[in-house]
Amino acid sequence: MEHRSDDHHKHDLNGIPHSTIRRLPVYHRYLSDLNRKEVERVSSRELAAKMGINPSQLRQDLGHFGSFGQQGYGYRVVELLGEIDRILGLNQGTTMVIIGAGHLGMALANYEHFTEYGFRVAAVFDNDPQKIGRTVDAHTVQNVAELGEFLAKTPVAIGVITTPTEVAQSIADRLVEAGVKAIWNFAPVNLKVPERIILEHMHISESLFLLSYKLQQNNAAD
Amino acid sequence: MEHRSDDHHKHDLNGIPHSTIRRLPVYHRYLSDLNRKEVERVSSRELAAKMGINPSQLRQDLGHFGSFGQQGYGYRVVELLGEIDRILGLNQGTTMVIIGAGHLGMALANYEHFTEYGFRVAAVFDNDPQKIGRTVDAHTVQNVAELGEFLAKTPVAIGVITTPTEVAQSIADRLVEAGVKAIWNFAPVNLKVPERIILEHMHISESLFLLSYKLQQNNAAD
DNA sequence: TAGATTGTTAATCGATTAACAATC
DNA sequence: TAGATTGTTAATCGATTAACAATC
Repeated sequence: MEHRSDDHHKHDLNGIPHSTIRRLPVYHRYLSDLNRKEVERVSSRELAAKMGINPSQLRQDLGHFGSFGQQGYGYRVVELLGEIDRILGLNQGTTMVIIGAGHLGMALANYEHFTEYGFRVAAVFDNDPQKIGRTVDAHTVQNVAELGEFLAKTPVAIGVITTPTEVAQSIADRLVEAGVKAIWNFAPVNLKVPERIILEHMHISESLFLLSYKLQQNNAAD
Repeated sequence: MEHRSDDHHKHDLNGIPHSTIRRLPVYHRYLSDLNRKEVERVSSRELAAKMGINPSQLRQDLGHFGSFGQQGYGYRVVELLGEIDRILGLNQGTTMVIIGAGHLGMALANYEHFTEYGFRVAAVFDNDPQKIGRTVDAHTVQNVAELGEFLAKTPVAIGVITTPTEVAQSIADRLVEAGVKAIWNFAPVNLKVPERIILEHMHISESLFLLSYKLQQNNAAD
C-alpha cells in the first residue's frame, strides 16, 4: 500500500525505462547550454560526445518519445529542447508550497531556476513564531497551523519538505491529507505516503557519501 | 583530460559496479534506522524487503567488499553499519570549505548530519562585503579573496560550491589550484576540472524535473 | 546527387535474480 | 542436530552499443 522513493534502478515507468527518464534532465541541461549559446543544430554524435555518452543511447532514448530529428541534419536545438520541456512537464506553472523556513527552505523559495522552468512557490510555512510573518524576498512565512486551510483555498501540486527530520513524516501526512499530488522531501528520512502520491527524495547526504567513497578510494590508491 | 560528473550509469569504479556503489548510501540509511531502533540482527531477506529490493542483490553488493554476515544468522546491524561506514570513508574527520554564504551555503554550513558522519566545515567564504564577517552559528564568513591563503595554511579535502552559476567555474579553478581533492558542486552548471579531481554534482533541479515528469504522467493518465 | 545522420533492429554486454552448497 | 541464511556460481533479464536501411 505504501511505496518508497528508492527504486533507483527499477525498470519501467509507463513503459519507458527508468534509466532513460533519469537522463532526460541531463539532456535538458546540455541542450539549454547549447541554446544559451544560440547553437541552432546538433547531431546525436556531437551532443553525446559533449555528455560523454554513446550516440546510440541518445537516439534510443529519444526514440521512446517520438522522432524529433531529421536524417542528414540532426536535431534543431530549440525544437528538441521544447520537446524535452514538454515530456518533463516543465513550464506549466506547477505550484509548490515549502514547509520549513530554515536556510534550506529559504534557499529553495528564492531559487531563481525554478521560475525559469515554470515552477511557482505559492507559500512558505513554518511553526517558529520567530520566523512567521518574516518576509524573505517575495515570500512571507506563514504559520504552518494554517497549512490545511491554505491548501483548501489554493490547491497546490507539490509539497516541499525542508523541516527537521523528526517532523517530516507528520508534515507529509498533512500535505497528503490536504491534497497535494507530489512530495519533494529534503529530510533524510524514508517517508511513507499512499501509493498515488509521487515521492521524490532529495538525498543530499547520499551525494556526499558517494563523494566520500571516491575520496577514500583515491587516498587508498596513494 | 577533463571529465564530467554525469557518468551516472558508467560501469566500474575500482572494479566495483557503479550501481552497487550508488546503493551503499541507501544501505547506510536503512541500517542507521535499524541501529537507532536498537535492532541487533537483520537478514538480507528482511533488510531487502524494507528497501524494496532483492535479497540476492544485497548479498551480491556486499560480496564485493567482503563477508560480513554469518550463515543461519544474518548480519549484526552495528557491525555491518560499521563496515559500510568504513567503505564509504565516513567518520574520518574529512574537512570541507563552503564557497558562497547564501541560504544554501548556510544551510550546508549548519547541516547537523555532516558532523554526525564525521565531516567538518573548516570555513565559509563569500565575496559580498555585507556577508563577510557575519557569524552564523559556529561560522564566520570570510572573504573569498583569502581562500588561497587559507587553504595553503589549512589543507581541506572538499570544496563545496554554493555560489551563483556564473562564478562557479572560476571558483572551481581556484579550489583546484589551492589543492582540494574533491569538489561538491551545487551550481547548475557542468564544471570542468582536471581528471584527478573528484567531482560530485548535486543536481537539485534534476530531482525536481524527475518529479515533474511523474506528475505529468499522472495527470495524463486521468 | 552524394554525404550525413536519423530511427530502429539486432548483437553485446552488464546487472539483477535465482539457485544452492557451505556452514553457522 | 535441524533450520536458517550466507556467499557465490549460474541463469535470466534488461540496458547499452553496433549496425544499417531509410531518407533528408
